Parts: sequence; structure tokens; C-alpha cells
Amino acid sequence: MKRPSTTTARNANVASDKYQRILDAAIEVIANHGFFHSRVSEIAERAGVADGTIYLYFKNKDELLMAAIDSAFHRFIARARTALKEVSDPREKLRTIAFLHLEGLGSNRSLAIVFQTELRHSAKFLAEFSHNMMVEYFDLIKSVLREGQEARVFDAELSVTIAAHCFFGAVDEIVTTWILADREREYHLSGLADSIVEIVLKGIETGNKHGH
Amino acid sequence: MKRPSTTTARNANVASDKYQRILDAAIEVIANHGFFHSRVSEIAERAGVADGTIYLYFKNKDELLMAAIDSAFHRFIARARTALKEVSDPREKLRTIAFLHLEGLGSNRSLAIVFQTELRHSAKFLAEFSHNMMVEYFDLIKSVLREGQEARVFDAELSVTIAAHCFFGAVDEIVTTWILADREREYHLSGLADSIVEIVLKGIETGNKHGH
DNA sequence: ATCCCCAGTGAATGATATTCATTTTCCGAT
DNA sequence: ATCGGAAAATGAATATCATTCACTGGGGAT
Repeated sequence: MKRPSTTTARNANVASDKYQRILDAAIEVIANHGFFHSRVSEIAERAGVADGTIYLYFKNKDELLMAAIDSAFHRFIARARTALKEVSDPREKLRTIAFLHLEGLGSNRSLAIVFQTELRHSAKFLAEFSHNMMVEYFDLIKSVLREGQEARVFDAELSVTIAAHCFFGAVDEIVTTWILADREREYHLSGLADSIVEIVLKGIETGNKHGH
Repeated sequence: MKRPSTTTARNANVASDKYQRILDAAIEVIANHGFFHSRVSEIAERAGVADGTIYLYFKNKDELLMAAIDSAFHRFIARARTALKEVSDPREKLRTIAFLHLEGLGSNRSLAIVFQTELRHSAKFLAEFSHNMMVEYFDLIKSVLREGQEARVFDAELSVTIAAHCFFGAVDEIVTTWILADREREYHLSGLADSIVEIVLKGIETGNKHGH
């Protein structure tokens, strides 16, 4: 093997224009055809590079997808962290996270498709991503939930982990539905943030236990 | 082309043993390697048939996966419908659905992996499945929610669609976490049904609106 | 001006999905 | 029991990509 191949074949020059062009092209092409049916040659063509060039930047097709998702996710998490600094009420923080999540994907359909479909590609793939990124996102959600419990606005007996899954699951599911919905009937994804959060909030807030 | 090839290349003999053997093999192999890295020849070998035989039963690799998922899903929906007949309280019905969902996947790890990862394969793929199967599942959930609203146990002002997404999303997310979790720390998926449903129920039940 | 260096290239290679000419199995008619 | 032909099944041949690698061109150092 010519190149010892670290995880990403090239680490220098990552800032290069070409690197990002390939990532963008990958998102577009994969969103259109799905990972399996996407030809590396088509991604290369759309990015304006030769087929082989892709392999200077990424070890293989899998890692190309992974890098594209990673890159987008990093941006999302960074934006979320910044936005949360402006807010103090834990309920409002959850609304903010839901809004950013829905807005980030709702404003870029190709990215949303890749996140909701290709990210879940193979278990190994998902596990690796999950470990790096999802954990970070979940930690963010959980820290808000814990904060809310300490402030006595969220039920202190609740499992923070389970509640976080409910919150994330609900938001995530709404996105999946959106990308499958008739493109005609365009509705704004971020407009749904409040309705979802309202249900989840009522579910986790302090107050009369629900009847059994 | 020799065979006019309907959606599934063969419709007669679908009950054949060989058909089911191929489906089972597909689930196992795809759960292990992911769809992209699964070789049709390995599925054929595990099913004890020749490579070409697969194509007598399924048009291509995509439709093989689709058929495997469809088949498992049909069984789930049928079981759910039957079980719900025994229950009348809408809250209890939701618990039943969550339990069956978690039990059905929790007792077959390979199937769970395929459902949580490969099902979401490509948007077109997901859309097609979604249309056939998911709609049925969602209708089931929604009908329970509507029933609960009529019985005044669930908030009548709630959007049934949104609430259904919250419910499904929460359950679905728990399954994803389970397949990614350390295999060592085996816990029973179905044991989580009540915790999740408790949160969702409290979120949708009639009662004091939550503070804002 | 000459020499490195290395990003970039794209034709060659290898892997594997799919096809199809052939073989085997099955079954009703005689 | 035997035959004939249709239905199933086979697996070698083909087609389609992912991936490799021997080569090219340009720019910075000497």
C-alpha cells in the first residue's frame, strides 16, 4: 500500500476547497440515489475532480459518507451550544434545540435525506457515528433535562436517559415524515417544534402524576 | 428478457420453503454486514441455493431486502391487531403496542438491526416501504389515540398525527439505542415499554395544561 | 535551468450483482 | 413404468462499479 491510510486518508489540506466540494457533491448524489446506487464516479464528476482524487481524501465510499455526515453534524452541535447560552429556562432550551434540529434539516432537504436514511446505514456504521456524535447530542439534551430537574420544573424521578430518547425520537420521527411527505404540500419543518415540545414537556414536567 | 418480471419475480409458490429460507438468510447476512457489504452469493449460500435462484424469487438485491422487511412487518401488525382486541382502555392499548414493538424486535437482534438500519436505506426505498407498511402502523396508533380522545382520557385538542409521531419516535429511538448498546450489558428491551409510555401518556392525557 | 515533490489523473484491476444457456426436477398423460 | 414437456434451479459468463496505481504536470527550492 502506498499510503499508510489513517482514518481519513489525508489530514493536511483538509481545509482545501476540493475537500468540501467532494463532501457537498456526496450529499447531493447520495440523497438522490441512496448510498448503494450512488456511483463514486458521479460524485467525482459533480465535484469536478477525477475518480481517483476522491481516494486521496477518503479511504472508501463508506468513509466519504461518514465524513459528510460528521461535518454537517459538527456545525449543528456548535450552533446549538452557542444558541443555548442565550437561554436560561430549561423548557425554553428544549424548544431551542428542537427548533434548531428541525430548522437545520428543514432548510436543506438533501442533508435531511442523508441524515434520516443513509446515516442508519449499517449497524457498524451507525455505531461508529453514534459513538462520536450522537453521544454528544444526547449529552446536550440530558444536561438540559438535569438542569430542569434541579430547577424543579421537570419531574425529578424521571430517567433522564429515557426522557432524552423520547425527546430525540419525537423530533427525529417528525423529520423522517417530512422527507417522505409530498414535496408539493411544502410545510415548514421548524414550525412543528412547538407542538412536539409541548407534548414532551407536559410528559416530563413536575405536576400531578397521570392517572393509571 | 425471459421472464416478464412482475414486482416479485415469482408470485406463485411464494409459500415455498425456499422463499422463506432466502428471506431468513437475507436478514441474517444483512444484519451482519449491512446491505452494501452483503454479497448476494453469501445469502444464497446460507439459504442453500444457487446465486441465480435468488433472482427467480426477487427482482434484485433491493427487493430482496424489501421483501424480508415486509414479511416480518406483516407478522408484527397482525399480532398487534389481535392483541388489541383483548384490551379496551386506550392507555392500556398504547402500552400493548409499545410492548409488542419492543418485544418483537428485542427477541430477534438481527431483525432489529435490519429494521433500525437497513430499512432507512434510501429515500426511495423508505418511501415505498413507508407507504405500504408504516402507514398501516401509524393508522393503528392514531385510531387508538382518537379512541382515547373520544373517551376523554386523551387531550381532545391534540394533533393525533403529532402525538402518534411522538409515540412512535420514542419507541423507535429506544430500539436503536438498544442495538447499539454493549451486547454484554443485555437488558430486556420490552422492559422499557412502561417507562416510555408513561412519559408519552402524561404528555397527551387530559388534565391541567402544563405551565408555559 | 534543473530537480524534487506531490496533488491529481484516469485507465486498469478486482469484486460482485445480474443474466441466461443449460441441466435437473416434477408431474400428468399414456 | 415411461415419456414429454414445463417449471425450477444452476452456475459460468457478463456487466457494472469501487478501488488501485503508474503516470503527468506544475510550482517551489537549489
